[in-house]
Amino acid sequence: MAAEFGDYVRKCREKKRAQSADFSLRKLAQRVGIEPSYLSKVERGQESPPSEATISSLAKELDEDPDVLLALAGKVSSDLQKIIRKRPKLFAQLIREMKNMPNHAVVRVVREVRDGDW
Amino acid sequence: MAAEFGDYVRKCREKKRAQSADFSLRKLAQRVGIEPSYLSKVERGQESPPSEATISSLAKELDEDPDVLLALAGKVSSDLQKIIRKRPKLFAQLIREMKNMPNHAVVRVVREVRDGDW
DNA sequence: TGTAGTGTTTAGTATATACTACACATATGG
DNA sequence: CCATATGTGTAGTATATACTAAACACTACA
Repeated sequence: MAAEFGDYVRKCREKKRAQSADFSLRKLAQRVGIEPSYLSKVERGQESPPSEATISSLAKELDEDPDVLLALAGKVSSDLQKIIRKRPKLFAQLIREMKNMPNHAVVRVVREVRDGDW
Repeated sequence: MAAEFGDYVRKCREKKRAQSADFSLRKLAQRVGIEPSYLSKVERGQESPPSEATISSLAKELDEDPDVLLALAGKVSSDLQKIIRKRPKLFAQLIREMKNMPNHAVVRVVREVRDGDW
């Protein structure tokens, strides 16, 4: 249980809380649709991260990138998985080949894909 | 339970079996490390697909692409997930942008990534 | 005719996932 | 002082995952 997810969520929440009282553990939990005790344990890494749906809801409330939160939770968004599963060979090859590429190179590929007339 | 996974595995096994008697359900199950009854049910789609480890072992024995088998099982290889999770924003963007690209375009990107001097 | 091998049926299990429900302790403001 | 809100501790739950174990029925062949 890396607890990294919990730490991050707690930090985000406390940042939000500095500006709005709507971000107490209890209130956030309610909006997300889980019990406060559960959120408490999750934030302290005492429980493993919640489901994808709950993480997405959490991300939305906290104005965070769902993919990042999911990553911290050791997951990959199911919609991405679905895309990959439609062309497993191609995507597997592509992703594995990009594994060790430096960040700026990946950015360049992303841009090319976005702008190119594929 | 799409059963597509099971159907495919059974076909692969029967193809192999036409050439070698080592591909009876029982023998394959033994090499893979599961009970024959379980493999039987999986092949007929009566049970949901097995774990990633078991699928990989199955793929190896059947000379099939693990990524393809995993895809049929509704999964994405954990090593790919790990790569994505290291740079969730970049990969998420890239994959989503490639979602609707025609096959040949994806192939081209893969080639460029492989050959380019990124 | 029996025994070896085939796939299948039925019943059950251990572990993980994703939580809930309720009670408790502390602090804070009116 | 007490009502309210805060976070936390303890115990328990439903469902899914990933299987095992043992027995059954059929076929082949020696």
